[in-house]
Amino acid sequence: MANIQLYNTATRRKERLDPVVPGQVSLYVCGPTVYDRAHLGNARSAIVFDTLARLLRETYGYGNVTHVRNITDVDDKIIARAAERGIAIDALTAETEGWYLEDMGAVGVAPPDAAPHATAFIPQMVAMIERLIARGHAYAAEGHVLFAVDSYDAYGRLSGRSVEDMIAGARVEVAPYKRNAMDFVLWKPSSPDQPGWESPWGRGRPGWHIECSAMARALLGETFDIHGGGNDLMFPHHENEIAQSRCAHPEGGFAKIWVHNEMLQVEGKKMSKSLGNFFTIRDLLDAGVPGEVIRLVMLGTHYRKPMDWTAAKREQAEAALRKWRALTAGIEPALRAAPAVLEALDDDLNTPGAIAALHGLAAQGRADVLLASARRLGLLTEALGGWTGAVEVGDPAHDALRVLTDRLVAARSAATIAKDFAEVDRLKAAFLAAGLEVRMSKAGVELLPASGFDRAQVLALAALGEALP
RNA sequence: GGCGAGUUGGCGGAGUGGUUACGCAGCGGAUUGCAAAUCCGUGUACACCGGUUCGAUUCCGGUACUCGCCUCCA
Repeated sequence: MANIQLYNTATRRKERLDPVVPGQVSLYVCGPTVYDRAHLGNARSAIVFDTLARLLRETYGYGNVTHVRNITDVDDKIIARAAERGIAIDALTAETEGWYLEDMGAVGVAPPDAAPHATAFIPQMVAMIERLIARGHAYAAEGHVLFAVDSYDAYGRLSGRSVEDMIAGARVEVAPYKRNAMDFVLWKPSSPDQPGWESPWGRGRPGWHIECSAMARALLGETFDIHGGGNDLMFPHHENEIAQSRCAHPEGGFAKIWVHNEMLQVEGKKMSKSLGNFFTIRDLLDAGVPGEVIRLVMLGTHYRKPMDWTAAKREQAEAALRKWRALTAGIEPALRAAPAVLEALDDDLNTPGAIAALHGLAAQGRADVLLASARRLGLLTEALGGWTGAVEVGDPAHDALRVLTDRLVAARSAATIAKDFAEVDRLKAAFLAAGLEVRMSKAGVELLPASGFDRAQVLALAALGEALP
């Protein structure tokens, strides 16, 4: 019997997941606005919700989970960036989305079941806006359509703010056509050089918030189970989604459980370009940090706590993965993951607890269960293999490693008899230079590719054969 | 100014009203041509001040500090 507990931001309590449609789970997560490379904070959020989606799929069955992650491909930042680069908007969004999928794949984030593009749902947005106007929750003014926050009593409930407080603390100038300073845009006019669609209010484009409301309804219905996102989206984005969706379709409840991940920090501060601690996923991958390491670091802190990205954590994750990879090399995964891991995940996605259980399995040498359990977290998967200790059979580097290992074994046996280890040390130094970690024990000799190992150099060394240094 | 989160041993990080989290590092030992790796052993921490309680790190209140949101942002 499934018993997944999740902390619901809307009620500030841990709640048992009790699907609207028994046996079927719907999950909507706010995806990227495609105008630039995804940064490390995006990675945290994506990894958290990917882990949740994996848990849901394993629990309810692959065909019984619908995970939607939208692509926002119409937005003022996109317009600005395209102009800046002098390229077409389509070209920018297509390129950026490609990068996004590439980076997500690198950190083990599986594709969602649906990745709707905002531009493909304009009619649904227009229909929802018309409905809001008809019901007295929105009004047109100067080519804009605005949502009237005064028309919805519960506005501010999710984020725990009152409209009065928000107005008092507002630091932005209020557009003159707004009835209430907190009213937000549902539709705005586009100039001829901006992307736009015909609408009852003239040629224009949707506001950001209405996109998610319309797409969630189109794909998941008026009531669905889980809505996820970073906690910086709680206000105004999610607050506005709730207002739009509930006012347009009061009979529906919109999302039942709201899951928000905390922010990622770097050196104790939120990442920002001005502080110089801003990294994209690609920056790290290019610097030789495997995606799997990024994933383990992210899962090492509970999603509702702020987490700091540090070099020390990266190194620890690398060491743990290297150990687990070595232990599980060539092992078939067990049929079931360890109960301790599953229980931790069921308890509000307690990934640090699950990882502790993984360490326990490793210590007990239960490699097959370790493998099965780690894969529940998206770790030690085959797709991510090959970065360390896991050179696939059939890979030329695999044969090269065999040749080099044999050479080292031979040299050592000779050295042991002759009591002259100079040759062994020379080989070790050469292998190290090629990015190979050398492990020698009574049991044997092992060569493992270290992270960022130089495949070409290893092949070259092996090719030299007897002519090794 | 308003709203919210956090503060656990050297570091990271779970959890619990009374009993060992776990990992890394450190220390001691085994092993070792050297080293690495590996193995064994080892550490009674929960910001501060009150309250509730037989008993609080765990519940309640307050203080301090840190961080985030209130503007695009995962």
